[in-house]
Amino acid sequence: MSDARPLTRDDLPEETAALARALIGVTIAHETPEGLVRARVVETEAYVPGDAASHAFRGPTPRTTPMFGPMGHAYVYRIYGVWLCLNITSEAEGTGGGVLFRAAEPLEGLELMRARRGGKAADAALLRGPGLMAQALGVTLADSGADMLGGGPLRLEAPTRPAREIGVSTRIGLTREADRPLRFFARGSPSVSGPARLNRP
DNA sequence: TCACTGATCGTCT
DNA sequence: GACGATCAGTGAG
Repeated sequence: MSDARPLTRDDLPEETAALARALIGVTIAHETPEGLVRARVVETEAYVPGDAASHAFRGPTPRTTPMFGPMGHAYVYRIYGVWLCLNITSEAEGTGGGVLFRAAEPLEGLELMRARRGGKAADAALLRGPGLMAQALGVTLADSGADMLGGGPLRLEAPTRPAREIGVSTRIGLTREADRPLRFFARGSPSVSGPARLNRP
C-alpha cells in the first residue's frame, strides 16, 4: 500500500529485451479519479529496434512518436478498432523500441477493475491479455507519452514478493518476425495469456 | 485445447 | 483501401 516503492530509471535496464524480462513481477499502478488499481505484471513482449513487427520499424509517425522518446514512457495505441494496448518505451531517446504489457495479476482495486471489465471474468482473468489489461487499468489514449518512472498516476513500483521463474517464448499474434523469442512470462501464473503450448517449460 | 469467425475503426499505403 | 502487437463465442477433436 503506502510502502510501495516507485521504480525509477536507475532500477531498470535501457534495452528492450532486458527490460521486458525485468518487468516480470513488478507492480503497475494507475491512479484515476475513480480510484487506485494495482496489478503484478506477469507477461510482456519486446519490440526491439530493427524489428519488422514493431510499430517503430518504419520510423516515427504521429501515432508512434512516443516510441522514439526516452525510456520509461507510455505508448498507447488502439488495435482492431476496439482495444487499447499499453507499452513502455525501452531505449534511449531517438531509438524506437517498446515493451508491450500483455497480462497481469490483480492486486488492489479489484472492484474497480471488475466494473471496468463489465463482465463475469474470474479475478485471475481480469487482466489476461493486452486489451483486457489496458481496460482493467483504465488506461486511455491520453496516457500515451506519460512518464511511468516519475511517480505519476500511471507508474511502476517495486515487486511485492520474490519473482516467479521466468519463461520465454515466441510472441503472439504476429505475422512478421514471428519466430523470435521475445515474449516473457511468469511461469505458473494463472493470469498469463496465450495458448498453453507457449507457456510450458 | 485449439481453430476459426465476426466485430470494428484508426492508421498508413 | 487494406490491415492489424485482440477478444468472445462457437464447434470439432
